[in-house]
Amino acid sequence: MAYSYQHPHPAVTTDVVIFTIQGDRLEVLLVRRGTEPYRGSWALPGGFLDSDEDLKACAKRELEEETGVTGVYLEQLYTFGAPDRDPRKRVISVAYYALVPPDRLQLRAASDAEAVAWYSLDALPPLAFDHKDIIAMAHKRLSSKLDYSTIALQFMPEKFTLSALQKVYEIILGERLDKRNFRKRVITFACIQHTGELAQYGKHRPARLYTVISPGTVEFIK
Amino acid sequence: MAYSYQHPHPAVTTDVVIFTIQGDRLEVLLVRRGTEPYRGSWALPGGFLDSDEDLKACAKRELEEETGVTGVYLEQLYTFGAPDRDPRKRVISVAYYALVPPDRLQLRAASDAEAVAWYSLDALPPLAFDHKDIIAMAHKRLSSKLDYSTIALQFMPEKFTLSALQKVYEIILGERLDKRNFRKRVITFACIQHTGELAQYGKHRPARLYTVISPGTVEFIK
DNA sequence: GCAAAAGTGTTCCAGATACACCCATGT
DNA sequence: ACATGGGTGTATCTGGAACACTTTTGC
Repeated sequence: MAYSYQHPHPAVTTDVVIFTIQGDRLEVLLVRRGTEPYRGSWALPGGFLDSDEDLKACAKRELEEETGVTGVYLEQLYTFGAPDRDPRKRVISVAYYALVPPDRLQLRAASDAEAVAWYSLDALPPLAFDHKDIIAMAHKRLSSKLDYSTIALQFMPEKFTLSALQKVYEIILGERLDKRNFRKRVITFACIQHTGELAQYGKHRPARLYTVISPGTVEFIK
Repeated sequence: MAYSYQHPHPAVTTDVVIFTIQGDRLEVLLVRRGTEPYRGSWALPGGFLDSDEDLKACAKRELEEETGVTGVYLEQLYTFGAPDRDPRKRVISVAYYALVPPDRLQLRAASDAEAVAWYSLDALPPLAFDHKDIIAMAHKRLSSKLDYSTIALQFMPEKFTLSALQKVYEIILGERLDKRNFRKRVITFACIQHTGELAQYGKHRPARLYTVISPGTVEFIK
C-alpha cells in the first residue's frame, strides 16, 4: 500500500509539551521512543497526522495513545520545519502545549510504564530531534503568558490554597514574590472564588481553599 | 515522476500576509490565482514547500516569485490544517506575516500586473481557502503587538514624522490617540531618533523627521 | 490674517511595589 | 511555649489618561 504524489510531500507530525508542577519543579511529560530514529531516546509525545484529522485532534490522540493523558486544553505553540530536524526524512512538526494539574497525572497503565515519565525542566535527559528547542520555546511562552493571563490556574487541582498558587508562579518565573501583593493581585481574578472550606490541617493555621469558576479557559487579565 | 510514501502525507504550503499602510488604510497584498482550485479568486501569496527548503525560506521565495516583494522580515503566525480547508486534497499551511513601508511596494514588473494588488482590510474581495481567517488572525496579532513592541516602525519609510507614525497606530487600532501622550510614549523608544531635518513644507509648519536606529528588529518596550 | 498641522506640560488616577506583624494550629 | 505557615493594610512610586494653547508655515 503506497501513497503517490506528483511532488514531494513532507511528513507532518504533531508534538505536545505537557507541563505540570510537582514538588518544587516544573516538569514536562516525555516518552521513550520505541522506533527509529532515536530509538530509546526520550522525546515529546506526538506522531504522524492522519489523512482526515485536524491538527489539534492529532495532538490529542497521540498524547492519549502514548501517555493516557486526556482532556487537556491544547494550544498551538509553533511549527518546526528545519529540513534536517529528522535525520531520515523531511518532517514538519506542529507543536502544541498544555498545562495539567499534578493530580491529573495518572499515566496510562496500558502503555509501557517505563516508557512515560515526568522530567524536571532543569534536568532534562538528552532528547530526540529538536525537542529541546520545542520545550525551550514552550517554557518561554508559558512564562510570558503568566504576566497577562490566568493560565497558571490550569496547573491547580480543583481546590487549592493561595500559597500553593503563589508557589506555582514562583516556580515558573524562578523568583520569589511578595505574599501580600500576590494575593491582592490574584483575588482580582474574576475567575477564582473561595469555597468556604479549609485545607487539611498541618502543624499550622489551616488555609482557605479556592476554586476556579470557569475551568479550562485562558482568561486575560483586565 | 511520482513520490511514494507508506502513509498518506498532506501537502505543506506557506502563505504570507503582507501588510502595508497606504493613505488611510491598512492593506494586505493579494494575488489572483492562476490555477485550480479557486482559479481567478484572490488569495494570499504562498505555495508548496520544496523538499529541502526551510519553512521561512519557502514563504520568502513564494512571496518574491508571486509579487516581487523581497527583504521583508517574516514572522510565523500560525499553522492552519483543517482537513477540508482545500477542497481537493489535504493541505497544511504555515502562515507568516510581515509589515512593509509603503515606499517598498514596488510590485514585480515581471509577474502579471493584473495578478497582484493591495486591498484594504475593510474591503477584501472574496478569498480562496481559509485565507480570510488567516488575515483576521494576522490583524489581531498585529494589533496586540502594537501594545508591547515597536513593530509599527516597520511600516515607516526611512524618515518619517511623528504625526505619520501616530496615524499608522490609529489606522491599525481603529481609534484616535491623544497627540501629546502618543509623542511622550514613542520618544521613549530607544530605537528612534530625530535626524535634525524637517519634512518638505506643506501649507503649515514643517515637521521634524525621525528615523529608526536598528531597522528590521522587533523591539520590546521596557 | 487665516487656515492647517506641529509642537509642548501638568494634573490626576490606578495599579504595582515595598514593607512587618498577628493568627490558628500541631507538637 | 514555640514552631510553622496563614493571613492582613498602608505609604509610595510610576505609568497612563485627560486635557488646550502657542508656533510656524503657505496662501
